[in-house]
Amino acid sequence: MVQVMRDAHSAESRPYHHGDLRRALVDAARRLLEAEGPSALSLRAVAREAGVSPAAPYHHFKDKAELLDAVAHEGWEMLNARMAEAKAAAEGRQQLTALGIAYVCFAREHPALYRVMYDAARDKEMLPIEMEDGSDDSAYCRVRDTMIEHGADPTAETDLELATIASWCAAHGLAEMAGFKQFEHMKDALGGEQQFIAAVLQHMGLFPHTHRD
Amino acid sequence: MVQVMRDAHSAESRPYHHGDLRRALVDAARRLLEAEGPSALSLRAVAREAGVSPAAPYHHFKDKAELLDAVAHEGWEMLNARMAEAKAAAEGRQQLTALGIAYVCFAREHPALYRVMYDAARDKEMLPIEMEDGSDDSAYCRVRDTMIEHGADPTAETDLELATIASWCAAHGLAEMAGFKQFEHMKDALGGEQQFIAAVLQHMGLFPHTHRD
DNA sequence: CGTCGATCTGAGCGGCGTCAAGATATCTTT
DNA sequence: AAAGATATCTTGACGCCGCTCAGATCGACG
Repeated sequence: MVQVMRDAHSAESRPYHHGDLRRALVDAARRLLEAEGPSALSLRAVAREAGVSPAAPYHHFKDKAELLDAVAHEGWEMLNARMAEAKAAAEGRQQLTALGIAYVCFAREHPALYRVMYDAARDKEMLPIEMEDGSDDSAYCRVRDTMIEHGADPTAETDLELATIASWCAAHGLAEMAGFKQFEHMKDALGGEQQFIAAVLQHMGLFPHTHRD
Repeated sequence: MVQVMRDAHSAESRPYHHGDLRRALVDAARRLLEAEGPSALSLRAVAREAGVSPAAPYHHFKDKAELLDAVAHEGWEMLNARMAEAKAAAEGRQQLTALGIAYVCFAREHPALYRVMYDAARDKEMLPIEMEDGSDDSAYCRVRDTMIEHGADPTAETDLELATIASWCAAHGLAEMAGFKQFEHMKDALGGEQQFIAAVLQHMGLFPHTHRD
C-alpha cells in the first residue's frame, strides 16, 4: 500500500520486481476464494492470479498456511469493523442482538472467507489475537463490555466470561449451520434468512444477563 | 458386505480379491483419521493402509468424497448411539442437558471424525439424513421429543423447531470451539473440560421451553 | 562502478486424485 | 466341467499440488 508501482519500468512492462507482491497475493487469494470457493485456493493458482511464478510467494510467506493466515487476518478485521458498525447503529439492549446478527450475517455473506478464518484457528487450536480479550477493539471485548453496559455484573468475572463464550459459540454454530438446506422451509416461513437468524438467536437465550433489564 | 473371505486361497496368501474391501477401506480411513489427523487422510494412504493399489477404491466409491461420506455416516451413527445412551442414563429435565453434553463430548473425543462429518455436510450444504427430522432415532427428533416430554408445547411447531435448531447450533458451536487454547484457564478454574462444557451449555439458556418445569 | 541482499524464475521432487487398459478371480450358464 | 460374462484389482499414466534450490535479475548502497 505504501509503495506504488515503481516507474523505473513502465507499468506495462511487468517489472521484474513486483511493487508489493505480498499485498497482491493476499488480494488475489481473497478474490479467488470468494469467486471459486476454498477448493480452488491453491498457492499456484494464487501466484497465477497475481502473475508471478509458483515459487515467488515463498519469499513473502513461509508456506501456504501463512498466506491463509494473512487472508484470515483480514477477515477478522472486516468482522470486527462490521460488529462495531452494528453496535453503533443500535440502541439499548438491542445492541447485543445487533452484535449477534452482525456476526452471523457476516459469516453468511462471506462463507468461504469465514471458513478459512476458522480453519486457520482450528489448526492452531486458538483464536487469532484480534478476537482475544487482550486485544483492544476485539469482538470479545465488545460483546463483554456491551453486556456490562446493559446490566451484567462486572464483578462476577467467571459468569461474565462464560456468558460471553456462550454467546460466541452459539453465534458461531448458527453461522456454520444457517446455510443448510434443511432450514430452507423455516427461512421461507419467517420471510428470509435474516429473520431466521434473528429468530434462532432469540431462542438461544443469548446474553442471559440482559434478561433482567 | 455379504461376502466373507473366500477360502479358495488361504487367509495368509493375500487373495487377489479382497473379502470386503469397502468395509476395509472405511475402517482404514477411520484408523488413519484418528491416528494421524485429517491432513493425512489421502485416498492413496487409505489404499496403502488397506494393502491395495491406489486405484482399487474406485470400484467401491465414486471418488474420495464418497469414501469420506461413508466415514461420516458411521460417525453420525456413533453420535446417535451416544446420545441415546445419554438420554437413557439421565432423568427428568436433566435429560436435555445430558443430550447437550453428550453431543459436545463426542465431538471433543473424536475431533477429526467430527470435522469430517461436518465438512461433508457443509460441502453438500445439508445435514446427513441420519440427523434429519424424518429419520427415526435421529438426534434432531430425540432433542425435540425430549423437549416435549419436559413441558414444551407440541402444538407451537415453529417455536419448537426454532428451539431445537437453536440448541443444535449452540452445541455445534461449542463443540468446535471448546478445544481452543484461550479457554484453558477457564477449564482449569472449573475443574476440567467436561465441567467447562456443562457450564457454557448452562449459560446458553439451552432448551428454553423447559425453564417453566 | 561494483558489490550485496532482496526478489523472482525455472526446473524438479514426491505426493495427490483420477482414469484407462489389462490382468485375474468369481459367478453364471450350459 | 468348460466357457463366457462380470466383478474386482493392478499397472501406468496424466495433470495439479506444495515445496525446494540453483541461478537470473533488480534496487540500494558503498
